[in-house]
Amino acid sequence: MNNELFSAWLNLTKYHDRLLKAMDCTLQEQFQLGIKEFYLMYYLAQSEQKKMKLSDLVPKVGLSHSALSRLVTRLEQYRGGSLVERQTYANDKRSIDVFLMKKGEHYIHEMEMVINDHLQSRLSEKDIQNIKRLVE
Amino acid sequence: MNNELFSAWLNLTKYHDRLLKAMDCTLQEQFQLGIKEFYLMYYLAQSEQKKMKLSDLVPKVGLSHSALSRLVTRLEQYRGGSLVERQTYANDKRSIDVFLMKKGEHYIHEMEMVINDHLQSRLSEKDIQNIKRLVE
DNA sequence: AAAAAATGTTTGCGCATGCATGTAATATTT
DNA sequence: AAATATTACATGCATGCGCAAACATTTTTT
Repeated sequence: MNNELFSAWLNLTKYHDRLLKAMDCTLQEQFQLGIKEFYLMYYLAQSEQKKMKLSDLVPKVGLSHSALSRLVTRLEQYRGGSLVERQTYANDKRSIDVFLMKKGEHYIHEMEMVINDHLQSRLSEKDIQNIKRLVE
Repeated sequence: MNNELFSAWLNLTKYHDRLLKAMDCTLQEQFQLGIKEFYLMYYLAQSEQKKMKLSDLVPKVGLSHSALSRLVTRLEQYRGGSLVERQTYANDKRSIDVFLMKKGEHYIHEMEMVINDHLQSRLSEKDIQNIKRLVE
């Protein structure tokens, strides 16, 4: 077995997991929301009209249809008030639009700042360069 | 928000997830075992006596004590025969050693080859260099 | 126009996880 | 030596996940 290659993979996994868990923890503590919740809202915030069809979110967020459906439900029922809203999509009543509500917009901006700080403080300039190179 | 930094992070996550899911899928198909199962057995195979204390495996595999305990149970009850065995640790009867059985050793060798091929075929030389740089 | 196939979402189910707790064994204090 | 605290693992429980099936709404076929 080519141990070099496998070791490199193992290290990448550990590196990524460590960063991810720390970030998830931070978000959980400060907002009672996880990374997946963040991703969903992030893509909505990026979108033109602050809404996207559920099925378009699937490949973005990286969850199954069912998981995403329930994720939306959780965000609708967020303790402090809905962050997101289901809207029926007029052109095709099978679809739904997931709409980012005002409260959600506010949250996502705060979360972005927290995440940015989090990354800034944990990644060296060298790391950042390497990450960029890796995925370009 | 520093979008460059965040984008780099997002891409790293997607890159890693894609590789990880594909690998998990391969192992699931060929061995009806997942990545975590592989990691556990891999560390046992690396160890001097093909056994490690449960608590020493926790930081290696990256799961909680409880999850690891159940993972061992699953490997003990593997359909085709136990891959792993619980052994009481004489010096401290609270501890257990997780021991890699012959069948498990056989499996782990095959899995290593599959994973190595998997990585070889999916990572370019450039990727490999970058990964190594990232985690050194 | 009715029947069949396809599409988008939700729901039922089983599984793996982490947290909190339980239990047994060992270490420390008094 | 008895009482207390700590350690190592197992277990009950709630949660989030993916798969498969159900459901509702188009679209295509006949």
